[in-house]
Amino acid sequence: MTDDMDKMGGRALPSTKRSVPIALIRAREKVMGPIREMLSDSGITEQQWRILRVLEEFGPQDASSLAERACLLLPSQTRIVQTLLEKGFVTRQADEKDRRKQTVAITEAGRKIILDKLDEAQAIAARIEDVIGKKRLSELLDILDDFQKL
Amino acid sequence: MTDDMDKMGGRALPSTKRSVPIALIRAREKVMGPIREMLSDSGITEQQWRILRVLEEFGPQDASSLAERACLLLPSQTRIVQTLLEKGFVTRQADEKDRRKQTVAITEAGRKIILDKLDEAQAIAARIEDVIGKKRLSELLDILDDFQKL
DNA sequence: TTTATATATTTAACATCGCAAATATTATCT
DNA sequence: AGATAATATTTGCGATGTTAAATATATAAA
Repeated sequence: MTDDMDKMGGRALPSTKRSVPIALIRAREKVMGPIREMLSDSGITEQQWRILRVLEEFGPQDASSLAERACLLLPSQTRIVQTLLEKGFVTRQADEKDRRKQTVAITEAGRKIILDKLDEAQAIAARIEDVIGKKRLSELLDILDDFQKL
Repeated sequence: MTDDMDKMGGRALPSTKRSVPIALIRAREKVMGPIREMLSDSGITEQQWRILRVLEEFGPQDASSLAERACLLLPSQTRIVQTLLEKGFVTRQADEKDRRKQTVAITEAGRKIILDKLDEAQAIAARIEDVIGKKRLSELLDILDDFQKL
């Protein structure tokens, strides 16, 4: 019996070395390193990049859909979209039918950012696939999806 | 060929639906929900909880070791330790041999926080294991570890 | 020993996170 | 129609993330 178990009366939490939240953060930190490096000379942040990617992939959409797809909280996204507006990479306008909704769209300048980084981004994705393995990477994404059931 | 491939000249990034960084964030968000809920009545944040857990598990240690284990950047940790000091949950003192180093330790009050939440924290961990499955959870942690090779 | 270099931590500045409250608009009920 | 509830987004605030610069101490070189 370890000292920890004594202190905890025979019960103990999983070691922080096998903690799911910490493992997720640590992995993300490693994945984001090269991506941040890629973006550093564009003056674009990781979150701004995600918004541009989602807008390019799914087209113009309201703020809630965008936040869900880019995995951002609405308050954060509001501010990020504001800076993207100032940079001229997106547009924003009220929906005609429901004026509560704001439709966000990518601009040509925004598309250019993605195009400029396309090769580099693909190289990063390829490297991840090399290191982790195609099959294991697919397993990983499947398991991570299951967390939505929580 | 999709529209995206046309725009990108036949090359395309992986869909954001299968993006590793986004999948990691999304999973983490789900995992942290119950943990934040657990901590909300203690006035303790997720990061403060991680620091207390690491100090309890590995004992007193210098700031760099603590940051590595709790998966925090040093500037963030400095501030978090300061608030934990004010709350009386940790102590901090310069190392005798190398006065550049700061040794951080958990206090009895800090241990009490962990003890108070122990049952609840174990229940959350158990629920994750139930939903994901013991074997798959172990696989997940193994794959996530591999990201350190990046 | 003095200077230069390396290491450990903190501070500063700005962006984002996460929660709660405020605002604006639409839908529903009476 | 008018009041009420529901929905979509924004704002405010305190805490954290991220990078660069500053500070303090230790080590190495001249």
